[in-house]
Amino acid sequence: MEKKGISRAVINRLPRYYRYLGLLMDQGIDRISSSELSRRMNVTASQIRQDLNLFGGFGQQGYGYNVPHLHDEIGKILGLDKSYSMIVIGAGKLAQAISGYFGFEKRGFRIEAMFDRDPDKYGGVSLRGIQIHPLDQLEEYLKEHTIDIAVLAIPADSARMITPVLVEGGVRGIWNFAHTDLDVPENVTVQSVHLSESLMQLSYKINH
Amino acid sequence: MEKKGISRAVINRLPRYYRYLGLLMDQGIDRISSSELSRRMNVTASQIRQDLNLFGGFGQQGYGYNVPHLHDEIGKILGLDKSYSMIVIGAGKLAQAISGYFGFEKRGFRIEAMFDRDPDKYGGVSLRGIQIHPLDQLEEYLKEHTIDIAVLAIPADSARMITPVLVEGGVRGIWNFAHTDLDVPENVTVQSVHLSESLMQLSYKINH
DNA sequence: TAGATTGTTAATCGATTAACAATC
DNA sequence: TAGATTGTTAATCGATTAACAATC
Repeated sequence: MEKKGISRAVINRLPRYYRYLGLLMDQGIDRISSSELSRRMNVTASQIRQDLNLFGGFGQQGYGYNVPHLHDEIGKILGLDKSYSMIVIGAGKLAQAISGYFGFEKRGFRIEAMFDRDPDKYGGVSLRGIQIHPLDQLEEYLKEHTIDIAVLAIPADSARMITPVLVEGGVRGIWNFAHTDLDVPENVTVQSVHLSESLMQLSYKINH
Repeated sequence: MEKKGISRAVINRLPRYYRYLGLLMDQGIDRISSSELSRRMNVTASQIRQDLNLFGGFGQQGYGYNVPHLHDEIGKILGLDKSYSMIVIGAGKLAQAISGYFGFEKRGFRIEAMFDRDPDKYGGVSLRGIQIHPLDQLEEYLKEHTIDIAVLAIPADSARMITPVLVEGGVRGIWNFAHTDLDVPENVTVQSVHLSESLMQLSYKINH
């Protein structure tokens, strides 16, 4: 795909560029210079040009960047032109919040099933009509379905236990909401959202 | 409080140190060297010593660090020795997931009220017995209560609209789950959790 | 005391910003 | 063409790692 060796910092900024370009499109703006964008996003124009150039020249001297085109290109870089099959492990409030969020679906992130250990939950159907399966059928399920992304919305212990099953089952990425690090082989990607760490960072900043 | 000028990168690592030290305590380990901790956490021992020393010498030459003491000190640095009053704006699934999570309560983050625009929701009581108020009573509420942290679990537009009310109402920190940046004066801290950006980062990494 | 390990300074590495020539 | 703005190289800044003297 695109060039290797893109730094973590740049990757983390791409979705924000994508979001701002989407907003510009909504406003009907279809041309922008790095300096104007830098003003809006509160970053340096230099950084914007530097970042975008890692992926090739999307701009045009004397003109700037074409908004829809750049939006589209960044979308492709992020892999948003593709579709992803997902499962959610856990059927609690957080799991439901994630699977109920329509924005992901719109972008091609399709949740195909949920799993829970609790018999009160499985058998049932969550709000978007997604079936909830018993957790012990996960291994079986992964033999019959190709799943790109698994969302972990379960406690830390369970998350560590389930991870090898996911890896073995051919999952390519794990979106981890459990408060733990996970060990995976390098062909599998873990993206963690540690809510409690985020809250602690807020608490730190409030006090300093 | 502690020294100023601690870099963002260090602050972001503190909660992870805190978590690992907690795990060590659970295992009954009460002494650890930077090199042993570095092995477990997958960071360099040098970085650990460098980081910890920004806040003062918590270790002892030839011995290492006392686990419960270090855990406690990092807790204090993060402000976890204090208690925080919180409100949650929004009463949807995500808002409920956050307010229903017991771990925060345990650490002194007390949710005192929730607010929602939807008449079907307010008046009611969410799962932990937290009252849901009409959103238009927020301003009034903030005159009568001192709130440290507001959680924004509402759409981006609403989040931008509500922010000045929170700022005016004396909130010190905003934990923002809306997909937008927020403008606040510098005495107010915003900590954002952009779930869709996190998912895009995962999607990028899966493809490269 | 000898061994271990921190605290801290110095060296390296990487990321951000500045500057400007290329070019639309 | 003249003006604007990118693409890209060079300079700066900051963060990480290495090294080692201090000291428990």
